[in-house]
Amino acid sequence: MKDLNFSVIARSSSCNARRGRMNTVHGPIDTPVFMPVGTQASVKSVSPEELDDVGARIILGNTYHLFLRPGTDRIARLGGLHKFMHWSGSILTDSGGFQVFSLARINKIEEDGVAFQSHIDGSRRVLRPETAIECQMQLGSDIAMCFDECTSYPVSYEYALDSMERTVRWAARCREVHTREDQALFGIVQGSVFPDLRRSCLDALMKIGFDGYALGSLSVGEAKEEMMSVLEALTPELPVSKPRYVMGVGTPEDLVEGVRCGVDMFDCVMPTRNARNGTLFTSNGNVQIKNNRYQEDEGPVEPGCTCYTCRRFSRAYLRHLYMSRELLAYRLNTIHNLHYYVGLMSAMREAIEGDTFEDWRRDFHRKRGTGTEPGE
RNA sequence: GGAGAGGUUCCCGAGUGGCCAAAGGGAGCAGACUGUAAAUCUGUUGGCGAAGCCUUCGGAGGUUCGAACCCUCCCCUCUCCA
Repeated sequence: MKDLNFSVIARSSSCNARRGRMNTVHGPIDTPVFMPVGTQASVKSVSPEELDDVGARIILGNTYHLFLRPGTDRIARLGGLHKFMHWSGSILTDSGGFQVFSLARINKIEEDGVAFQSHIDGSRRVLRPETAIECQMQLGSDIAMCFDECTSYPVSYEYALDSMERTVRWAARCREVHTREDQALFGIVQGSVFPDLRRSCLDALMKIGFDGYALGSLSVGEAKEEMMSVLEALTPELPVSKPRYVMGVGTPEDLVEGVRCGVDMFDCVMPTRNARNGTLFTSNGNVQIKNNRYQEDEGPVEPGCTCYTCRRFSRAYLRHLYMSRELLAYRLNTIHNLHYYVGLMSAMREAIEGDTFEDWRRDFHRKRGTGTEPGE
């Protein structure tokens, strides 16, 4: 395992927000950080250069998807994931645990591992904790994740307990077989919305010892308040000296509240998927670019935004591209959304450093708040 | 001029006596999307506040308890033959 030498550079005096830095083989990462999702060795619709331009320094890859196609062994023979996709920044790979949740209809969970039916060709595949780690070592990501079960919501206490304990046993097996010295390994805290389960899971994972700790199974259908209460209850318990990662979260508001609780890392498909589905994020609220009110709107998506898209194109043009299903729409929208997300994190880092986070946060919510016309 | 086919709700197009405010598709309008089986999915698209009522299937008459659907005349489009 690789120690990321995570250090906290600054803290907010009024909340748990913290600004830190870690060192991966592919460069330093300033936290809090947002990691765009690049499931199949690609952040959908944008090039590595464009990713770099929007300021992304670390992205996600997915073990399950790359295991099925083109095969992690093949990627290893081709020089690893970074070289394969021509991305020189850092990569965190998810273990496939999320697919246990998202492809639940075609898999079967057992103690040894999860039997999947490939969503591509229906063939039967097994992902065991050992397999997931082996695959991630083949991919050569900077940060690997333990193989876990992302539980659905709602879930009974009994099932959550059972699943959480299995996830802990899997984590120990992952830790056992993980041998890459240049790759960090994170544990994943499960336990659904039950505070005692979350806590005992975290305790067990800390006994095993990881380079960072993630919170899983959030934003899977539970109420916002439930997610926040898990965050608020658990973040103070997480080791201060290790990165804290909330998996799969979230909306801009979620990121800000997560940072307030002391979370360092986030990933989410929202900026990329929603871009392709016509929702653009701005500090003044979301813009549904397909709405007919933008038909002849010559302004940029977000006034003052410095992204490639906003510097060049009008809402009217972007609406036209989207309505016409032109491929450029997906790319330009994704560039803007990623620029917004990455910029949001950068603004938060700055606010924490200047110890103005609480004021900044109030301002953020006021501007994003419903009732305000986007961009006006 | 002759023969034939046809005119349906924004568009295409089904429907040929009651279960039709009218299938399906397109286009439009709106919404959803949180470790990506997603360039996807959902809702909606005559009027009125609901049960229900009103207007609507080229136009005008007619038959019938009842017509988008049957009959008559008219208008228009397309194809073929002169």
